[in-house]
Amino acid sequence: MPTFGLIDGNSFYCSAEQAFAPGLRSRPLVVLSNNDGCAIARTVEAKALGIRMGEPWHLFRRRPESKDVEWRSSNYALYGDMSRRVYDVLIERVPQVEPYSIDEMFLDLEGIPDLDRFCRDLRRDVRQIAKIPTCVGIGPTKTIAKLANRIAKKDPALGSVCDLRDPDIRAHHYARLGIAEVWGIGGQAGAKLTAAGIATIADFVRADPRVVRDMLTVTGARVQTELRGASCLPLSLMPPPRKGIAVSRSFGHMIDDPLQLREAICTFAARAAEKLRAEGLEAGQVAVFAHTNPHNGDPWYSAQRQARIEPTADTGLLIGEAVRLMRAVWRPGFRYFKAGVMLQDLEPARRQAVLFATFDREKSAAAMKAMDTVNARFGRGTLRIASTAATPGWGTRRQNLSPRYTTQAGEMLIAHSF
DNA sequence: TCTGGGGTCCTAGGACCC
DNA sequence: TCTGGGGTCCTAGGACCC
Repeated sequence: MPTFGLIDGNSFYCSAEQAFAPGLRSRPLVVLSNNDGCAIARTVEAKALGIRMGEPWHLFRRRPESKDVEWRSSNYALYGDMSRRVYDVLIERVPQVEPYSIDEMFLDLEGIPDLDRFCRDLRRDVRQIAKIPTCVGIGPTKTIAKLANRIAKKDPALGSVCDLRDPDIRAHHYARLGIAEVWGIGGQAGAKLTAAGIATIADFVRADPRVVRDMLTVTGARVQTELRGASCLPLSLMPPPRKGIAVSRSFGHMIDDPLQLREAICTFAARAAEKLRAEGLEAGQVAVFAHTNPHNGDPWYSAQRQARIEPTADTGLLIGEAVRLMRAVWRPGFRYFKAGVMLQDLEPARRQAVLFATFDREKSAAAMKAMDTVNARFGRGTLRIASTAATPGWGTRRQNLSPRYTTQAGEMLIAHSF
């Protein structure tokens, strides 16, 4: 019988910050989203102060208890590197590991004797070597392992490991847990099920599969099958090929000047092109969108335009197309709040010349390689296209950014703490 | 003053084509 | 009198996930 594990970092972004800053340990600490907008990770101490996930930080800061709370701007370079360290520890000890998100990895635990002991040792090693505290859930399907992980996190008596392989233990938890606890059942599906009298996981598992399919389509039906103990989501060791690359931002202030929007779009397109080349891909479609602020009472306007192009990873060509699309998106008289560039129809970059190519592929590839090499060596933005912004006026706020401890030599201050 | 970003999958209507 | 149906593309939006 297949046996899955799900290991995830506790308050992962916070733990990553704490790994290098002992002064932050055992403190209420939050990590904020881009633009220092809202809380996206909280330590248990911060949760105890009532800080919710997604809490708008500008509101919480006005409250007196905020004085005791430490906060950091998000530092994705650091978190990505910490994630890799966790993976390195796991892959040495577990036959197969599937990174699911930056802080979660599914494990193939089939056939391992004394699984409880094994998982506790695994946690200890990840903690010691990668400096990240974790919880582990175990089950015969991914969905059950995910649920077990959630139980492990909530019940301190379990010591951070929860095993739901035993059907009787499962039934006990299914009867007491609400349907909203399940991976894949969100707010809408949860409300629909509750309205139909399906409140607990036990109710859901008992329900007629045809009724579930009608209510929640195939995705909901799959969740039910998995909760019944039949695995239909295999471990995938190769990440599926990417469908798209998106770069978008909300602006530090509203934009009503087409030249500013143009500069933002150019900057997004350039960054998307960098990501594209870093993965050895070319894009056959470009899309641009912009919209007004849904929060401030401004009139709502949102538009997206897309176009096919001859597949390329050339920054200049992608910027050119993005600007053309931006002109179609732009309507005067609105104050734009957020915009973005998306690259789609991705395919592996081709080496050889293309018949009827509309641009010199070799020349383009050489120029891009030169630009990427310089930027890798001297920092992003050292070489850039003139239409992009070096320090944009519309830029993101990151007022409390930790040093890039692990990835930037000049900022590697306390590597000895490892 | 101030509310993230990056993904996947699904649905649906209209335009257009044969 | 009876007035198709299947396909793709585009655009928009919903739902869910981390």
